[in-house]
Amino acid sequence: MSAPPGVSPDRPATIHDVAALSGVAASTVSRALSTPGRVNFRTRERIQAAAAELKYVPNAQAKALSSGRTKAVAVLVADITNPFFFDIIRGTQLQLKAAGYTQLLVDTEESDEVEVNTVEQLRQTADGLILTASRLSDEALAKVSATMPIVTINRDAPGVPSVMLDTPTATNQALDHLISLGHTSIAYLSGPDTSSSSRRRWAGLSAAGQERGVTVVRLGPFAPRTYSGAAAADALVHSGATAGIAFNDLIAIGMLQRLRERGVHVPQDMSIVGCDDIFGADFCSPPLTTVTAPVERAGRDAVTMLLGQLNPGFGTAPRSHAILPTHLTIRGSTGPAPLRNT
Amino acid sequence: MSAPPGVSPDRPATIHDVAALSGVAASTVSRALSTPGRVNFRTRERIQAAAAELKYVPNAQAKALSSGRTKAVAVLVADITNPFFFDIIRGTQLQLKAAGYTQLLVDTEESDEVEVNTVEQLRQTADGLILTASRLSDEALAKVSATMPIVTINRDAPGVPSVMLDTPTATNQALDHLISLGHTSIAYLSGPDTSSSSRRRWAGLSAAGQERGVTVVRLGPFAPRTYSGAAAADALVHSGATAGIAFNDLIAIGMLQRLRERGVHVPQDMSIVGCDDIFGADFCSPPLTTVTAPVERAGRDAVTMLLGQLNPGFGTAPRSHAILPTHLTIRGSTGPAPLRNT
DNA sequence: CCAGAAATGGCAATCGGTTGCCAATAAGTT
DNA sequence: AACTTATTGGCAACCGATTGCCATTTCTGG
Repeated sequence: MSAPPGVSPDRPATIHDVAALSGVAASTVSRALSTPGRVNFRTRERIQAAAAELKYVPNAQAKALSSGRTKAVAVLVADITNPFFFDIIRGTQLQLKAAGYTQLLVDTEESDEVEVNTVEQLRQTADGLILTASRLSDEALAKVSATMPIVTINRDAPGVPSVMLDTPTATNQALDHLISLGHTSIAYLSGPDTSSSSRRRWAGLSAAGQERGVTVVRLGPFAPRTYSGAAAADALVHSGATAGIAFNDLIAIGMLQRLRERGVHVPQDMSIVGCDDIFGADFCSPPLTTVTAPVERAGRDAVTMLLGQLNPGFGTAPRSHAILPTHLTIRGSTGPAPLRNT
Repeated sequence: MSAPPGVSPDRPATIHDVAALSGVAASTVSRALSTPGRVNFRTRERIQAAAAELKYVPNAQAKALSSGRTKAVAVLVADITNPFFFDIIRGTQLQLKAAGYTQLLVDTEESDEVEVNTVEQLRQTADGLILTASRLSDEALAKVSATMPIVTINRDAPGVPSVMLDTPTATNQALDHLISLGHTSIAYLSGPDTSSSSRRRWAGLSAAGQERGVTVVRLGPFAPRTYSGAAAADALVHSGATAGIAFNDLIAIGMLQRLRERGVHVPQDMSIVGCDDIFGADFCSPPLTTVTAPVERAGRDAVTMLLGQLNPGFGTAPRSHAILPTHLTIRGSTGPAPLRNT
């Protein structure tokens, strides 16, 4: 071979350029590249050589337009500020990339309106959607699910494939842990009322508390941010409880800071349990006892399920529901209940 | 069992449906929606009503194909695992969404090969690129920049628009801070050799150290992860230095953990300075003295600059370089140099 | 009242692929 | 050698918009 004569001009090469260079029709090039069995071996080789020489890269838009599949998946997160979602995004990104899909990242700002608009927009831009902690109603979700393939994470709606982190079970373990440390008055620092996982968790705790004969009160709601921790900590102290289970680690970490400011020692005076085991939970002070959830895994599994919907019969039979186990990780923020005089 | 996915009674409305319903040609609908001045007021109203009734959403792919603009910007990060990049992503997401752009998130896995491939792929999929901490050579970057609009963050190459976080200045402040605390033997725990910001920082520290007559040694390189902190801490102790400036907060936090394990007290026995002021730097133990950089702002500014390139004459004159100031935030991980006997 | 400019809307080509359908060629049968 | 059956490759019709160019219609001024 000599120096390539058909070096790339300033315009990216199209399928027609490749066709011209290899002396076949555009349709043949298309088939050679996407349905290899359909084209003669030698022809295909020639085409591939031509494509390589021209540095041909198929135009994703054109492909999407004619095939109806965009090879893109949108991931909607409620709040990109929240480290919890980082882990999910990490998981989805990994798995999507491995499958050759593009990830569209969207922050819905915890607003169901933004969420619904975005879904509308994305209907034709993405092949599927992953909704994390969706604020949508069951009906709205079902409707979306009928329109296009979706998988939810931490949001269970009838008829909608979902990946759930089984935090209630571990939260109840946390309750038992606290009880075994002698606590009898425990508070749940709840998340937003719109959060279904917060509701589920409270339902579990409340029932378990009654069963075990300890007082469990619900405080809040608190925004799932570090800064809410101050209010949460104050409410907790005021409630008279000796231990608090927070909706998530952000609140818990915020509480830790506030309690220290107020001179309340953790865990001597007060025990704190978080949830999610986010980045930082292990090196805050004291290290946080928390519910460890396989968050990244949830992202990966959601992608796998979605891809299963998208390419039926590809791999294993597509599961439509997954419940990922969680466990309690005991660190330094929980300890024996303080002795009460009186 | 569930119904087969993707089966919806009515397909999304196209521009032709709207045209038919409002009794005009498709081209008129297109104009009414994107070039309002071009169409008569009454006609336009009729069209808009029809579009609303049919819930018409323009197909982004088709739009991209014919107009050549995708309204999407890709953000390449070296490692989605790193909290530093989350702040950038947050910034870009915010700003892109405000401008009606879609964000494509891509993890290049710290590999220049993946980076270059991705860029190739994205050339037609995105209108522009934001490269964070690119591993590419100056030439490669320049070539990419000639092909399509890009903005780099923390990577300065001739002829390529960039947003720089001015960490060297603050790192030198950190050095002064340590010197004023009595430290005379200081180490820089360097990041990957391929990181230009690590190189720049070391150049600055090394020069400043000489100028001020203190010993500054370079240790490493260390991977920019928490787990590298152990090796970094050990190296630091072994070096005999009494203070370390780490390439980033992840390493610094990892060092804090390791030093505690080894019974080295921070800041009594050893002072540690981080860089970036990521999530967690304020609540680790002890809280980390670090270089605070407006990372999210960098993401926003990069988008603004990119958008300026994309839509010339839209807003202000497009700057092509920005240097964002940083400052030293002193917390608990730095203190007076330990007294040396002999 | 009419020429000429401005406003308005439609036709059709185009973007870069995919795919159903058909023709031509190659291979296999009897 | 004639006939059937695979293979293989091309034609052309989409996919859903945008946009240059042209034909009307409406408005304006002389």
